[in-house]
Formats: sequence, C-alpha cells, structure tokens
Amino acid sequence: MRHRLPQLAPPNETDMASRPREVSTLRAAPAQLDLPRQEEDILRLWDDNAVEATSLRIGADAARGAEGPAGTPQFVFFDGPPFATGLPHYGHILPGTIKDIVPRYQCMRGFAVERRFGWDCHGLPIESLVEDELGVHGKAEIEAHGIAKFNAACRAGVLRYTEQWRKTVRRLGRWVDFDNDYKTMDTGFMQSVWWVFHRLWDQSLVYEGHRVQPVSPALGTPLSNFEVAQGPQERDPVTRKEGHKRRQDPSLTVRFALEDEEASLWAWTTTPWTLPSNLALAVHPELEYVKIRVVETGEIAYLEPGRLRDYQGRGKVGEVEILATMQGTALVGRPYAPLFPYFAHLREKDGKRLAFRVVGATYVSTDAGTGIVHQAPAFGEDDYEVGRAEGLPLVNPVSLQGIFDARVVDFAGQQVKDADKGIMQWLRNAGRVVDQDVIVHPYPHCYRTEQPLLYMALSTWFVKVEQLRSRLVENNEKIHWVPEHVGSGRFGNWLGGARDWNVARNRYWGTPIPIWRCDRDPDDAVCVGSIAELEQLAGLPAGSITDLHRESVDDITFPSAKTPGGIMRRVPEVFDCWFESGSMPYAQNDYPFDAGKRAYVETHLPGDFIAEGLDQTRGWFYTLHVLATALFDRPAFKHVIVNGLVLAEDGKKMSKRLKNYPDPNVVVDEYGADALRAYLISSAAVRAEPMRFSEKGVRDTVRTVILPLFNAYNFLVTYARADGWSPSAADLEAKPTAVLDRWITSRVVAFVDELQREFDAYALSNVVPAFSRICDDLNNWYIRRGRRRYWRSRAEDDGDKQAAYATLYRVLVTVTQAMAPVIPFLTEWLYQRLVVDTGVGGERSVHLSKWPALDPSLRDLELERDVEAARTAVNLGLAVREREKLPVRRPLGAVTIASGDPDVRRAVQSLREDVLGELNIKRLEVAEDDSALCTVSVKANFKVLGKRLGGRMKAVAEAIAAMDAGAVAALQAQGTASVGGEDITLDEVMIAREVRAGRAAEVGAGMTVVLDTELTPELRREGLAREFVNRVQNLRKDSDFDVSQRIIITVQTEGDVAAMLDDAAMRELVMRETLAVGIVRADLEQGDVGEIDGIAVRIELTFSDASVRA
RNA sequence: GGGCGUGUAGCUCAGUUGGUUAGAGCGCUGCCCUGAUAAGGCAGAGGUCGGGUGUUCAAGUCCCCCCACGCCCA
Repeated sequence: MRHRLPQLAPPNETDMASRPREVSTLRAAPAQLDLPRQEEDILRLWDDNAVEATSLRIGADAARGAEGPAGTPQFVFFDGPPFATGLPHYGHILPGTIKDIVPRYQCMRGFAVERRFGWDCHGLPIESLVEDELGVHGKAEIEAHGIAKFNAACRAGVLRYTEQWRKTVRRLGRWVDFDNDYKTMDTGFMQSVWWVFHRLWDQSLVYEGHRVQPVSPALGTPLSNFEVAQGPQERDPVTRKEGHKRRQDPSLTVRFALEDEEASLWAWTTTPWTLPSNLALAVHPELEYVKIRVVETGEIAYLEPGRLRDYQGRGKVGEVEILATMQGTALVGRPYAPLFPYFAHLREKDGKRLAFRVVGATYVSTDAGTGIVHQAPAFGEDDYEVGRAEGLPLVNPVSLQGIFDARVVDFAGQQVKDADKGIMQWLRNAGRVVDQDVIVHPYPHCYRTEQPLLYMALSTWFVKVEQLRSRLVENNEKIHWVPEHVGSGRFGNWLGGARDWNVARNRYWGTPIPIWRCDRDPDDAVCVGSIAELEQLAGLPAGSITDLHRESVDDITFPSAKTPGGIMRRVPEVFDCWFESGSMPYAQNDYPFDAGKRAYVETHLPGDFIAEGLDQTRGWFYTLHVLATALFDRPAFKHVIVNGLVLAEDGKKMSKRLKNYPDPNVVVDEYGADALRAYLISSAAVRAEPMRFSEKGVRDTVRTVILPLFNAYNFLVTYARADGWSPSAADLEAKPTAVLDRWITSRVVAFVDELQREFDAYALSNVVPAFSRICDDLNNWYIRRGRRRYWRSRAEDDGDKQAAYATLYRVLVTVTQAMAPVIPFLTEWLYQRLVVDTGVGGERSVHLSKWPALDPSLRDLELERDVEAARTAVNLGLAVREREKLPVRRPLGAVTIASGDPDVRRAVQSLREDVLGELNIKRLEVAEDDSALCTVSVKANFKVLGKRLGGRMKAVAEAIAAMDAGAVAALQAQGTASVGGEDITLDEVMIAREVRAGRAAEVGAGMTVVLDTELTPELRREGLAREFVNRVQNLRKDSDFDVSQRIIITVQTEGDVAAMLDDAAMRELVMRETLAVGIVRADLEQGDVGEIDGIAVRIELTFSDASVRA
C-alpha cells in the first residue's frame, strides 16, 4: 500500500539555512510510505547482516549442544511437515505465522529455538501426480513400469515447489531453517522410522490383521479414502445431494434353510457374488421377528415384521399367517444349511458349531431387506467386525483383480460382478430365491476406470493403540491445548475411542515396512530396526545400503534363522505417511543413530510447542502423541495452538477453480506481510474456528494497526529533527517525572506485562487488541496532550522538552520491541531508525534484542485511573458540546464536574489542564452534589436482591421503581428503607441519574459534566481568533509549509474579525499559534477567500526570513 | 449416522458464577477537532441474540429438541 505524504515537504533553502547547529541523528521519515518495499529492504538487511542466520544458528547450536554459553535454555519447536506438491496458501500461512511468532518471542525471552523446516515427501499426493504424468495407473501398470523408475519420478517431482515455498515463507517474515531442514525421504529419517517401528515390534505392539478396504479390480489395487473420494460423482435426483455415481445392482432375497426346523430365514443382498462366501446370518438381538406361513405356498419363514409389510406392499409376498413372534435373541445360535457347498467344511470346528449359524449384531437395521443380514466377513466392514467378534473364519475366494479362485468351483475364473447373473441362476435352480429385483443406488466407483469398487478384507499391519488408551488419555492431560476444548473434546474423545492403527499401505513411494518374512512359514518374521542390522542379516558389506526405498530393499533376501531352507523376503507394504510425520521428533535427529544428538532428543521430549490446523487432530497431533506415548510414555508436545480453517470471503472453501480468494503474493505485495500477519492472528482462526479471509480485512489492518505506530514515530522524528534533538542511551533508562510521562510509562509497563502474559498463555488473538489500546493512549492522549511541550523554543524550559522527547522515544522503542514477534518488518524498520542508526546501542536487530524488562515500580495504577476519569470527563463534555451545537473551537467560560466519588473529583482537579484544554474551557468547577443537575431514579439491583428475595423479587422490584423522590432521598440518607414489605439497603438498589431538561450536561461513569454556555464578548472574540488561526493553519497545510516555517500573514477582512485583529492579545494569540512574525492588513487581489461567522476573510501567507525557533 | 465446534448489529466478533436498558471495532450518517497522523474525537441509525420448548422471580447465558454451516470420523 503506497501512501502519499503531502505535508512535511523537504525543507526549503530558507529552512536549511536556518537549521540549528545540532542535527538530529534520527533520519527523516520517508517522503512516501511504501510498506511492501520497506519490508523488502528489511529482508535484504536481514540477509546482508546474517540476522536470521544468527538467530537460527543459536537454536541449532544449542540443539547440538555445541558452542554457545553453557546452559542456554532451549525452547523446542517441532515443525509439522507440509506436502510440497502444491503452493503455499492461507491454510499454511496462518499456522506459519503462529509458528514464527512464538519462537521469535521465546528468543527475545532468552531461549535458543531450533526451527527446522520439514517436508513431507512420501504418500499418495505425489504418487497420484506421478501416475498422471507417467500415464501408469494401478498395481499392474506401475510394477510393469518398474518401481525404481516410478519412485525416481516421485523423488524428482516431490520437491518441485520448494523454491516457491522458500520464497513465500521468507517474504512473510517467517524465520525457519530451510538449509538444515528435514525430509521424510532422507535415508537417515527413514532409518529412524524403522527404529520407531522396531521398538513397537519389540514391545509386541505390532500385529498382522485384516482391514476391509475398497479395491479397484481393474487396477488390481486397494484404494485410499482419498482416491475413493475422487471417484465419479453424481447428484441424487431426489435429495439433490452430491454423492457417488449411481448404478443398478441386483436386489436379491434368498432363503436359507434352517437345519433344526422345516423353515427358512430370509435374507437380502445387493451383492450376490458375496453369497458363496456366506458364513453367518445376523439378526438384531433387540428387534422383534415373526415366524410366518405364506398362505399361497405354505412356506414357513422368519423375518422382521416391518420389512414383511414392505415386501407385501410391493406385492412380493402375498398373504401370510403369523405363527409366532420373538426377539432376535431367540434366533441367535440357530444353525442353517450352507447355501453353496464350497465352504461347507467350515460348519464345525472341534465339535462345535463354527459357521452357518444365526448371530446377533446391533448394526442390523430395518431400513431395507428383511431384518436378517447375510454375513460374508471378508466383504464388508460390519461383516468383518461381526465375524471377528463371533470367531468366524475369514474366507476370501476373490483376488485383487476381482476373480473367483478355484475354491468357488462353479464360477472360478469369472469376474465377480459378471458372476452375479450365474449365481442368481444357480440359486433359482436350487429354489433359493424369494425375490429378485433391481436397485438403483449410489455406489463408489474407481476414479480411474469408473468400474465399481469391491470391498474386501486385506491383510495389513496394525499398531495396538487400544491397549494404550489409558496412557494416551493420561498423557493428553499434560498438554496445554489452545483452545482448550480441542484437547478435552475432539482430541480427548478420539483418544478415548482410539482404534488400532493400520500403518501399512499397498503403495510404492514411502518408507518400506521393515518386516522380512519366511516364504515357508508366515509366522517366521523379523523386524529390522536399522541399516546395519539389515546389512548384517543379508551378509552385505557395512555401508553398502545407502537408500531404503522399495527399489533398494525389496530384493534383499536372506535365509531364515528358524525355518530350514526358508528365505526371508520383505512384506510388500510401505508405511502410512502419518507414521513418518509422527516419528518426526526422533527421525529429524536421526535418533538413536546420531550419538551426538541422542541425549538431546531424549531430554527434549516433549517439545515445547507445535501449531497446526484443526484437521490435524486425527493426523499429526494424534500420530505424534501415539508414538511418544508408545515409545517413551510421554506426550510429544507441551503446548499446541490449533487454528481453524481459512475460508474464502464468501464463506466457502478457498478454491483455485472458483478464484474466490486473492493470491497471497499479491496481498503481500499490496499491503505487506506485517498487515497480513496481524490480520490472521487476530482472527477467530487462532481459536480453531473457521475464519472468512477478506482482502479488506488486511487493508483495514494497515490502517488500524500498522499506521498508528508509524504515526507516533513520524511525530517524534518530525519535531526531533526540527529541534536537532538526538536520542542517547541515557534516554532509554530515564525515569519520568512529569505527570503525562509517568502516565504513559505506567501504561507501557502494563502493556508489556499484558503482552507477556498473553504470549506465555499462547493466546495470540489478544495481542493486537492490546497493541491498539496502547497506540490509542499514545496518539490520542499522550502525544495530543503533550504536543506543546515539543514546540517550545530553545529558550524555554528545556528540561521538560528533553523529558518529553526521551519519554516518547523510550515508549516507541519499548512498544516496538514488544510487538516485534508479530509485525517483524515495521518493528525492525523502526528499531533500525530509532536505535541502530542513531548509535544508541543495543543489538543489530530488534529480533536479537531482549524482551523489555521494565521496572514494575513505574506502574502507577492511581494515575492510570485518574487519566481514565479525566478522559471520561472530556468525552462527556464533548458530548454536551455536540448536543448543544457548541463547536470546540469556541472557548466557553466554565465546566462543572460533579461526582460523589472523591477519587473522581481529585482526578479531574489534578488533571484540570488536560480537561480544560481538550474542552477549550476557561475554568473548572468541581462539585460533590449534582442534585441540581440531575433527577434520580432508582431500580432494584437484581443480582443482589434476587438472591435474597427469590420469588418475591418481581413485586419488590416494581415497588422500588415506584419510589418517589422523597423516599429515594430518605434511602440515600439513611442507607435503608422499607419498600414493598421488605427492608432494603442502598447496595440492593441502583441509582440512575438523568440530566434535567434544559441543562447543558451529560451524565455517566460516576460523574456529571455541565457546561456554562454563556458567551461573553471576550469569549466570542477569542472564538473568532481561534477560527482565524484555523484558517491560517489550513492554508499552511495546503501550501505544504514545513512545521517550523515562520510566516507573515496578510489579511483583508472587516467587522468583528477586523476588530478581533485589532485586539493586541488576540493578535499575539494568532501569531503564536501560527508561527507568524507579523500580521499585515491590506487589500488583497488574490489569496484564500473564506468566511468566519459570515464575515469575508481573505488571507495570504508569505515566508518570513526570521529564523526558525529563535 | 456419530463426535467436536460455530450461529449475537450490514461485516468481524465480545458477552464473566443466569441479574437492570445486550456491547466493541469496521462500515454508514451527522457534527467536531487538528502547527504529527495516511488520521482522530463525539453522537446517531442499525438486534425477534438461528428456531422451538422447558427450568427459574429472572435466560443471549442452563436443560431438551430442531435447523444451518464447518472440521473430523463412519
């Protein structure tokens, strides 16, 4: 944002010639304020002076335990790694800003902070991109292409945007080490991941299990949820909701013959191909079922009565006779005959009924079907869980390509979906079909081939999280969550219900799972925990393995130590990339392989601070926590700030396609990074709520946050330079004596204290509002009230002027330092100009300086309250002027401030100069009693009285409101009264004052302010003089005169204005206020034409040669 | 479908253990001030506190239900 700087034109010849001998060491403010360019200058300054590098090196050295003063306390920050497959957007910039502010603050507090940038290199995002680029999709194609070539493409592509990331992150002012970064694809990192997994294995926390996953038969590969979501979408014609593409499937109702009764169980399915694998039928134990006889056929069957009516309603079943009614539990355990012969041998095991029986399952619903659900444990999540609970075997005769194997004799070699028809025919021939229909429903399809997906249980590796639950919950209680509710709510609940973690993925570009298994005995397996161990097992020379990706380790085999003749081969899966990012505290330090960092890692877990978005609750936050708990029984981090989602201005997700948000680079180029940072961390998003990003918000932040501090600085520089004042180190230590100086100093002490508390509490959203308040105090009271102190000429009280400069200087330096973590550019710019360039001393950068340590005894609470009272009085007085149409420029004779509070009376007395000056009034009167000004009404104090009276409250409140003036006076005098049958005291009521009609007064905040509106001729004349001064000042400004330029006023006017100018005192006033050395009355051909009270005034200003500030 | 969160002025948000007339900033309108300010001050208009129930003398606040939005999980 570029601002024109119209006033303060460069000094002219005359001005230069008349400049005092002393020249201020403060540089002039720039003629044009260009924040983005200033920020770029600062970036260069940081580079040229190695400022960022110094700060980062202090952190890195401390982490390595090398150099630096012994015992430098460390603040441990963990950076959550982003995928580098896209460019940084606001979803990265917000947490990036938080991740910058906290370490900057901690550095100023004297901690060394290591800040290593992390890159998440593995995983599906990059694999998907590479699949598209290479045009190979799915297991068969990728493996035909070659894993080595595929992974090489991933490796080459994954860091394609790192330079842009680096550029954007730098431009936003985030200090983070890109040179000493960590990448999840580094061999060292991957080796540590192996170590982490090995530790879990040794603790028996790893097991092989199954998980039902979506499979694309055409690709011959399981898909991730992400890939499933990318599948074809279609809008439901009824609900109008977007969902999976719809397809037609068979809707088949089948009869299963009970073995203990001449009757059948009816069950329904839309996947006939799963029927050969049927092993059980499920009923809801608490639902009601009926036994019926179909009148037409005589068939006896069981099903849920509501569903029966549905079948009847659709004409699928005719009239029936209800033979019995029972609960689902009554059916549980009953045996039925296998539908197909293929797995009939599983009927019994060890003499006990194993399969083909009725089981209870609470997921059974009456939304569709018969209330009796066919169970094929290998082909559905619910089926799998039921099967596990019931101890059913897992039967999966279908390959990843969706082909029946030889066990399903009649359909072997067929694609399962193609086999549906044959299976139904087979069942019809066997007399097993109750009803056959067609259903249209949304169903997931492959994102690549558009073929319907198959769900099947696949072998995978799990980490036992369920048995860690209580430790996870307990360790979570040690974590400080911001906002608190994420930890106790969302995250806490998630931990309480944590399920075992499936850490394996059937992918290629990731850290291979280091399990080698015997080809003769699947129970013979070893987990490898390091490169050296693998080299030893495989008989390879030490140092021969330099990479751990699949192409480098898949072919490594070795003989089994247990099974004679057995060959150990690696299992094919790679890790879920969340396992890698959760291993980051160890892996980024090559733990435990780097002996130099081993102790550091162990003593610095948990880390002090992390920050990420709310979406990481089940992501990084969780995986960090699980692994730290499993490995060390500690939390992984002490403090965490959780940010909410950054939405576009329209409340929708930011979308590149919709272009509903401005490019971050453009925003920074226009308004600067400081404004963007201040805007983001003041938003609801730092409290984990969604925020709507608006460019206007950033623009407003420039105006309301950045400019106020700049303006205060600009004031100091303008007058210091005009005066030849230069700051010294002593000014930073000086103790204030003047009231105004003591006040602003006290406020600054309070401000720094407040900021420190907020930073320490990680409550970043409170920082900018506190800053705005101190800027208001500084600009709208301290500088405004103190202006004249800086205008004094050299001959006058130099001591007070020096104190005024010193105080303002000290305040600016202190506020600058305190805000440095948040707005690093402007504060650096100011620090350079205020402290470094002036040779006052200090560090070479504000960010290497220490957090301000202020003397708490400089705090003066009473004085702060007094000023508060005075400012209230001024506001009330201005409100009266507003209402009475009495412009402030016209002086008035007297103001009376009435208050029953002696502190208020004392305050306005002691600050009378400020009150009178701001209100432009000659005399202050203070009174205790305002009964002449105000009427008093009384109301019940509901809070106090309600507790005591309860149900009688309403009646008494009415009685109190109805008290007449006499009764109120009596209550005030005696402190107690009987009202509505209750004795009440003064503190059980609230007295409200209202200004009597016709009085020029305002009442509020413990005082009444009344103005004497009578205008004497003297007051009127001075009012005219002030008007005249105003016209001259405007003209000075319009003419771009320097603030200290002496002038001669030539004026043509008449009447009262002319008379005013004939008054010596008024003339003196005008000349003093306008820096005029003379007023000349003359007829003017040209010059500014205006009027005062209807009298024409024509003014012309000319330079005077009289020296500046004589 | 479940968990968590959000819903208060045109916009962004505060609203303590329930207590009087629900506040702030921005924007808008009017007025005012200015020998730093790209500004600032004062005032005004603007609210069925998402909807509905209940508890209570008293509900924006507590209970229950519903609606909408967001995130995560099914």
